[in-house]
Amino acid sequence: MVDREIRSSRKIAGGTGKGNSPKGERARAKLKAAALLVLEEVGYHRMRIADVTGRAGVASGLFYHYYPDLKSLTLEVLEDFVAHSRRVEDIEKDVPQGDWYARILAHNLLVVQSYAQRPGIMRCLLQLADSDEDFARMLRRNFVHQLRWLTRQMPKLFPAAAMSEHQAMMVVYTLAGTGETILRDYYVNRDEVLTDPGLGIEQMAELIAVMFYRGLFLENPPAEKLHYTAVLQDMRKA
Amino acid sequence: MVDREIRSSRKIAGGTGKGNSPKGERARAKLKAAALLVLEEVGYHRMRIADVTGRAGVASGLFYHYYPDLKSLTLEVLEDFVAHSRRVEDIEKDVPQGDWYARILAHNLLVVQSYAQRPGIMRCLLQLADSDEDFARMLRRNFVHQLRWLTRQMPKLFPAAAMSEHQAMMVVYTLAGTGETILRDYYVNRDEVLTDPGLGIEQMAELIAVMFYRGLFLENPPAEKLHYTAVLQDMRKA
DNA sequence: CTTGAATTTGAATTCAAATTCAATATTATA
DNA sequence: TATAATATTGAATTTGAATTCAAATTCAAG
Repeated sequence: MVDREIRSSRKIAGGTGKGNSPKGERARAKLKAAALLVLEEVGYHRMRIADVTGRAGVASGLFYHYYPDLKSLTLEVLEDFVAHSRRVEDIEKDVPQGDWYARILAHNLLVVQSYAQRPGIMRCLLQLADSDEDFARMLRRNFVHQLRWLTRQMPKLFPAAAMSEHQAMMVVYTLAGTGETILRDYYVNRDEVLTDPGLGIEQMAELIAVMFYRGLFLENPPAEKLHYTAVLQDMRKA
Repeated sequence: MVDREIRSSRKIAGGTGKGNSPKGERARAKLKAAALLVLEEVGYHRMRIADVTGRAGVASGLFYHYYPDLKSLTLEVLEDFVAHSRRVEDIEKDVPQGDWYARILAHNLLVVQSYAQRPGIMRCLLQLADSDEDFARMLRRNFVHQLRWLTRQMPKLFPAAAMSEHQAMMVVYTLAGTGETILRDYYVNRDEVLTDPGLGIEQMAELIAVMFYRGLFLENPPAEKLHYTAVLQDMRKA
């Protein structure tokens, strides 16, 4: 059924209905693995129950033994994906304290990797956010959470600016959106205008990180750290 | 029918099938007006033929006299909307030659207005781009086209940087994406975190324009032009 | 081994919309 | 005004999946 309801039809968190036996767990896992493939290939809107059960090699009716509907399964799969790909803490450990550029770059590298490796799934994130209010909120909370470190630092970082907490968040939010558009059009939509001379993952992450850094600090990151964007050193008003 | 095909099922450009009589024109207009309302309210995926004909006050069968399917009608409505809202030329006339900030601000004001006035339709733009390859390409071409003026200026603007044409485009594309995310989350998804102390249209446009300008020129726009973002004058590395 | 509960199957059913089309109304043209 | 063409109606049909469920299978416990 094409979902017309606004709210999610998800049950308890974890989506687990019946079948907690080892066999059940295996079946559930098979369905989720199949769903991930289908989502990557055809996207959420064109995914059918038969696609998933077919891929999983089980009968279509089995689907309902484990999930009430496609949205529920998709939600589980995507939540797993998000949880798996956005382990901010891990990344921040490697970054020298106070090295803002390294930190920004590390974050962006993570995001770019997700887009490069699973463009279809990244697309599904948007698709599902568009049809499930709760999931959308979760994603935004996640986004805001990753921004909190920076938002928190703003008063200390720019004491002279004395901006309100809300304004700091607006600024950071604006900056953080940088790159989302180009990532989508590059990796998901594969626009020829962008992809013709292709960029490596590091190059893309660097580009976005540098533009972010410039907007934030009104200066370029240290020259020795730049490669693809080295020429941007000279991109400033004459 | 939920569309499963990748390509658009659109006929000739303009989508005109039969009914070019004055009456036909009127009926077509009624359907388009109704579709605009439905799209704004429920979005593309949950729109039904009965919703449109119901709103238009005609029998459901009449729909097929003028359009082969919902996608075709939606495409027309959204193309009209895009053509109507993005008249770049008009805006640029008012802008003093060489006043980069004014130009950027004017562009952003246009975009912000679209989001503020028709958030549902802006959402549909994404929805349709996601399900129709051709429409997506059209939107991106449009986007790139609006960026051409700037991309073209890059070599003259920053001769020392001597960046390749493609790199200039990547930089501009990245910058131009700034704001899309916050606009969507503010106007379309109405995230409380963002909207709690609300911003006026001019304030939002100013915020995005200033961040864009900073990333581009590594400096702030002239202080006397800033209002909401006046404090950003002091947002730079100490 | 036996037994019963849980799992799995896939054909049959249901369902929400899309789509058709014969009948009717309206408009344009001679 | 008569006649043909076009527009409009909405009930009936078709469509494409979702959903159900009785029967078959597997598995774990006794």
